[in-house]
Amino acid sequence: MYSDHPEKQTSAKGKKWNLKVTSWNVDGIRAWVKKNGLEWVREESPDILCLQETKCGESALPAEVKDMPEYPNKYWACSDEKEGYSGVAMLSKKKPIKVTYGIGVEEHDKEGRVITAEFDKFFLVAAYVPNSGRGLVRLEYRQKWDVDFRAYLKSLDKKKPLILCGDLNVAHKEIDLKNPKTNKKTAGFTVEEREGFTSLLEEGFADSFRHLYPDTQYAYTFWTYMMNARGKNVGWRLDYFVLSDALLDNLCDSKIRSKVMGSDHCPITLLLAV
Amino acid sequence: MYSDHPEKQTSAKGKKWNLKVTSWNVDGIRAWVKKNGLEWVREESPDILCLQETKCGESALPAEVKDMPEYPNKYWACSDEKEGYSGVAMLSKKKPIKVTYGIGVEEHDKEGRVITAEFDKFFLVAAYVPNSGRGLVRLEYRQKWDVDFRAYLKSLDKKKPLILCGDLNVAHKEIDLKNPKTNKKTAGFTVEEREGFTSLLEEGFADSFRHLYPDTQYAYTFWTYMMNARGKNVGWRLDYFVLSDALLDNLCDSKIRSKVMGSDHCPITLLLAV
DNA sequence: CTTGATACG
DNA sequence: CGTAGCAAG
Repeated sequence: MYSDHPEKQTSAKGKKWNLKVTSWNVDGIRAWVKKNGLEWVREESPDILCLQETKCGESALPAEVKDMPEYPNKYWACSDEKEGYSGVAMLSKKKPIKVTYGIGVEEHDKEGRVITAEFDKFFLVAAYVPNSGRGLVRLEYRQKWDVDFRAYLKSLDKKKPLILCGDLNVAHKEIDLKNPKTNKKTAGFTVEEREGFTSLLEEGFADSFRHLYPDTQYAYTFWTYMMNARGKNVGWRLDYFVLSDALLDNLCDSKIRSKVMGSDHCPITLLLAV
Repeated sequence: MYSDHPEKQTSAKGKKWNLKVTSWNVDGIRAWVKKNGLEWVREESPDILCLQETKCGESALPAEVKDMPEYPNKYWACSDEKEGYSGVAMLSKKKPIKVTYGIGVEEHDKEGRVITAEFDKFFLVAAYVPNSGRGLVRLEYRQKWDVDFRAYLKSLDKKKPLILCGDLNVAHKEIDLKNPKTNKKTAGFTVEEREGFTSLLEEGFADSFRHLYPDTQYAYTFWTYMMNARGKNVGWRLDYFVLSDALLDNLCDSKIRSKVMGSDHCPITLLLAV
């Protein structure tokens, strides 16, 4: 099975980390709060917290998250149409220079999937990539998304290096899920989605976890609630920190907090020396 | 508050009871089974058990109820159209002479609301009367139901005396609910529904509980789950055993099992010497 | 299996 | 408030 490595405190060039970012698909922020997700967040105490699948309009947010004095800067995006669907959030200790929503393409920007925060040295893009659905009913749409999202990231990267984090809804290689053989036609592991991710990396980005741990098996961030998958570690690595190649020198560690409960995904944490 | 009387074992003429019937609106038989409703039923051990609001098609019934060797004779009715809506059941130790479903009026017989069992000395009609709804949206329909249901009961009564039991969705008099003043426009306590019940009794039937206990206050069978109504005994008497006048001589007791949990209604039990 | 929205009570 | 269905994952 997957057993976590100790946290690397320094980058390859020996600089100690001074930025911590956590990303977590919470699968319903209201249920997640009841399951004490915030307690773990307070212990982890990242500088920036990115949440996906909040499934909650801003008015219905639990008071506990709306407060959080540790994070005076909070940004919320939710689905325009379907109530209780999708939705992402970014909470930051430091105030970003600028925050934008969506990727600038009308048809992709109605479901509360992307928040981009500009900081001094980098952009942080927090995303919940569309699931291709049962029976791959939305795979075609997903391919359009992948093209447009890639273009968006490239355009940002021209200005300043970026960190992309979130639930990218793809397991890149066979090593990134327990049962690759039987999931080639399952959303999240089709050739189309996997090639989409490969194309992104070819544009000058790196999968931070895989960069540090090229051969680590059984490292997953998602387990279906069905069939006791988590108990058996039958999982998928769907959540990532993708970095502009220019930031690889600053990378200290990319952690998977696989034991942390509260959702069908576990949180992941990035340590960066910026 | 309401405190129960000891069980009367004999009729006015001194005959000991030899038939026990229990009626319970279970508000979802699957949830009710999980809350151990069957355990209480086993202790109470009625000869005949009538359940309302099973909210369950026959195929989805919990195995625990389908088994029950104590009740080899089981009858189920459910809504034709809306899955998980309404639905009644009758379980009997003794096999009835005949069992029929509905009241013989097309427009009323699609929602699984009535099962009639003919026994040697009486008919047993188990009913879940239509709720008039929030904003009384279905009061007009309810009035039609009341007329047709009354006609049905009268027609049966011509052949053989009857026992009507179930959730009749009306609190007859002010004494039958905690807050009569504020509920005159609420489903279950409108003049129309109350007069419907009065008309039924005028056709030669008796409210067994009220017949025995004409002045007992705070005796309720339903409490909304909201606002801790049950804790404060803010309730309604909506569940009844209504008897043909001819059966009053056989009546031993009509009990409200107000402490029994498992639904927003409590069970009621009839003791008859037949 | 689990979340959340909706219908109904 | 609580039970069902449903859509989505």
